[in-house]
Amino acid sequence: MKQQARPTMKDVAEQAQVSVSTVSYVLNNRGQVSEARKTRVLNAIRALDYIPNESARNLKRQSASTIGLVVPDLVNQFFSQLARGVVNAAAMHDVLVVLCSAENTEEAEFGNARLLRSKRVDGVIYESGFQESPRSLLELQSLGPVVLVDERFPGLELPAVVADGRRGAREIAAHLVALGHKRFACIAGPVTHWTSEQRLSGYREGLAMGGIDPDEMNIQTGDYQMDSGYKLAAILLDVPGPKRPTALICANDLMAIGALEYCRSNTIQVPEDVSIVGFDDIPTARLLTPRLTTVRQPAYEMGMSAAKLLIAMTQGKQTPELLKPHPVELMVRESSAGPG
Amino acid sequence: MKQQARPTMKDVAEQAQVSVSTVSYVLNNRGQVSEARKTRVLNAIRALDYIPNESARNLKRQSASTIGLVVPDLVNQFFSQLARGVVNAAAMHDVLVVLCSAENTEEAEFGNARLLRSKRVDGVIYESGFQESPRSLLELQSLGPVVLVDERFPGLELPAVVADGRRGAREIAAHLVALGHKRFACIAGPVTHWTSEQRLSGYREGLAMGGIDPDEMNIQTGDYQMDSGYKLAAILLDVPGPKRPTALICANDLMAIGALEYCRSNTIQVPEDVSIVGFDDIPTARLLTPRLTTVRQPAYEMGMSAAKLLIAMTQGKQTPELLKPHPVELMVRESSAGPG
DNA sequence: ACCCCGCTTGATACCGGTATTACGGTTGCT
DNA sequence: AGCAACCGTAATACCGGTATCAAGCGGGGT
Repeated sequence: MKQQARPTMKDVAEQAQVSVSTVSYVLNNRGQVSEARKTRVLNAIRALDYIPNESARNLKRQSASTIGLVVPDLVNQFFSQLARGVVNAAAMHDVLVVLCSAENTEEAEFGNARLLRSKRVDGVIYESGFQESPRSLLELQSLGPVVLVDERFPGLELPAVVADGRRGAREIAAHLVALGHKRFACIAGPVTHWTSEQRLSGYREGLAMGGIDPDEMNIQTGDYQMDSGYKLAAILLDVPGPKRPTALICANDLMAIGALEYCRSNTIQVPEDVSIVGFDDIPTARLLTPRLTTVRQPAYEMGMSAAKLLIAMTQGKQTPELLKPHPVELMVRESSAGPG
Repeated sequence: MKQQARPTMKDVAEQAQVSVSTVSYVLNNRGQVSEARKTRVLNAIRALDYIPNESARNLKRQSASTIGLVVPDLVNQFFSQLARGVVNAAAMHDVLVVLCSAENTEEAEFGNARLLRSKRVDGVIYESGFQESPRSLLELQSLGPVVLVDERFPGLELPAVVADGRRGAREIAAHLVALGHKRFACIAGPVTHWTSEQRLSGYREGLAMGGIDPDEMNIQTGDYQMDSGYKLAAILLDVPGPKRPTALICANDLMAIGALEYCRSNTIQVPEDVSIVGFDDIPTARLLTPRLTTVRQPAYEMGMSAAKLLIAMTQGKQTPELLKPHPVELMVRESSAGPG
């Protein structure tokens, strides 16, 4: 309970009958220390249960061995997978991760940025969600390297770890075309959001390649939450029989789940009445009934890449090869089938 | 990219033509500073875009305004909800959260403890998963206050934020009894785990109260992962018709989902052939088909409580009232119904 | 025997804050 | 008028490390 005073280097030095410098040398494996003294020091460390004070070390070193992670919403499994990747990769480098959940509001994001900033983390991994011109990003930039995930800001040349979303979108659209669908609807993400725009382009390309006029696709814009999937599905699917779309493309799994829920509560059969596809392949996707056809994004790996890249950047290294898009994979499941 | 040298208090003092002490006074709103000088200082701070260096501050103050959070597995939504609560409550106190995902291995937990320890976080919130005698806990204790979540260790008197799992378990068992079930099976958690034991006791009490001999309940022990739910369901449900249990009680939702998956791939109808219930009420639970009957634990609120309690402890305050169990709620859905 | 060199080791300035103490300059009181 | 109390401000020790630089010491070469 009480913060019992921890031993310092000075205590260790006294115990081992050497100077603090020697202790520091031993701790950092720098300089040459005779074996005899080294073991004396190590014994003293063990005896006193000494642990270096990171604050002091950081103060001197001007770095914190800590990175920040800003995600819009931890409960979306895409982000928790991502976070896992970040935390694990960071742990490999003895780097800690400070977590900020922005709760899908720019307000919170901004507050987090302030907090992170004064904390002097060495860098930040940033997944904004869908803000179009995040103030927080500018804040963040001033405190060190920033790595974006699944996101880009035109005009801002920031390193970004992304998946090949456009390709994935193309593939899933092509998949639906191949099944014979003609009338499409789409629940897209905010168009101001680079990732959303990429996916939408991909969908359109996929349709066009299959001979479908992309302009005939009925599009609604959601916010990547389940709720908007539900509500927009209601709008898109509530049209007279012959004109009703037979395939509904959703820009992420959460919205697809919302759409599935809408169908479920309105006895619309999936995939018989309408095929529904998502994007991300969160763990829940394959547990639904029908199991959701989607595009797998390697969230965990992306998190690892982002952390590795950021840590390399904080050490001044160049690692451009980490910037190529991560591959995606089409996961065909039960929620997509041929029309009627 | 490059770590441009940030201004220090000294720079601010120079710019404002005052001493560093005065700057410190202004920053901390301590002591009395004349209005004239105060504004001079504030202007200088703004002009230089000065941000205090937390490492230096922490070094002097001997605290870090940072708490650690150790969870076994971020992707289990119970834990991500919990994490959200912790992060948000901490943010209210301008406290940062360092995240450790133990990946369900004691190894990783141990490493995290070491990392956290040297980092000198002010305290730790700990959710071990199911280790029976966590070494890491002892490690952790030596660096400050520890708050357990959803967990207790007999013998270790640590403050713990828990839900009334026993009551929830009793209620869900009673619910099944009330539906008319006679033959029960259970996928429990590791018996060495306090929470698991509580739930199991609750189940047995619920059955006993309904006139069912709890000893006739067929029990298998899982590890709270989906996989074990699947495998143990196979064992428990693969018995000749008349002796097959009509109700399967799972100690958490993940294992219940595993069990549902088993039924799905073996064309066992839920709830017609067997009722299945879970525990936690993770967001996915109500999206399944059938929607899962379960006991809702307020993960988010528990996370907030834990953070509040821990922060209060680091400030030397007493807040025993936070320690009473959080209420749980029976969520009756489609996966439970009367037998045959 | 002497000197130089290199390898260890120790002393110390410094990182950037905080907090205690010290110090002029008023003001208030007798 | 003389002294205390007080207020605003400055000076400075300190937190616990790191890193530089000086000093000590032993060995080899001449």
